[in-house]
Amino acid sequence: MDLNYLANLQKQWAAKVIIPPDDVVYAPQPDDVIFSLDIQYVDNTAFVGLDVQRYSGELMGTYVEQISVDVPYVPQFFCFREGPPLLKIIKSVQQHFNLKPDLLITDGHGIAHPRRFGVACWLGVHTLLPTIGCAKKTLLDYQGVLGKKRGSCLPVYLENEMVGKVLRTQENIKPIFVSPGHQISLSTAADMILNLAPRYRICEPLRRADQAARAYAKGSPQAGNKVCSISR
DNA sequence: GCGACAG
DNA sequence: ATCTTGTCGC
Repeated sequence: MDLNYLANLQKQWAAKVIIPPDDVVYAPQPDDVIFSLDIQYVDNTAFVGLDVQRYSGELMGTYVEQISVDVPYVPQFFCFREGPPLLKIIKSVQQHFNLKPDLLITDGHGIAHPRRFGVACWLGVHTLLPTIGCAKKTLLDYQGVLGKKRGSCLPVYLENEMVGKVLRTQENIKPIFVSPGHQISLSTAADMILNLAPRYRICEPLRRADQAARAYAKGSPQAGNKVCSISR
């Protein structure tokens, strides 16, 4: 892997990313269809899980696809490993179930990245959809002491620009790191993730995507490859 | 040896 | 991410 080349590619693609200051570009609606994604690995095989729900909370199903991955994991270059399989399953579900997502949520970062180009941005520029990145660890330093209550948050800055939020989704539980990937504001992204995480540290749709992929990887193919077809 | 940085 | 036992709490 030519990391210099890939770093330049990230900077080039980061210029295409649009992060609005508020919800004029995208404002969540109850009927919005949300695709949430996570991957489990077994050697070079990715078990990609995709959960479908409306923002209102209506569950629509989960889907799992097995995809071979050859790109290694390198911190800061995560998008090149995980982006392609995620895009592939999104297109599969879109075609097979005639479903159009209004928003994507993925593991990993959006613009809270040294070159403002995490995997959520990669997905955003490839789909042109509003995208949120949700990570369990940060790549960037941040200042301050986070409050203990659910909903407490601190800004994460990169070169004097607010690019992400440290967000406590449950009281006294280790926070997560939310950043927009494309076409959504930081505050809207954080609000949505908090709303989608009423019970656990990780938001419900990402947990279901994780569980579905995990079950499939362990040998329960029937446990996850189903999405209800819907009418809009 | 030290520090460690998405998954 | 994954490798792994017991243990604590709801």
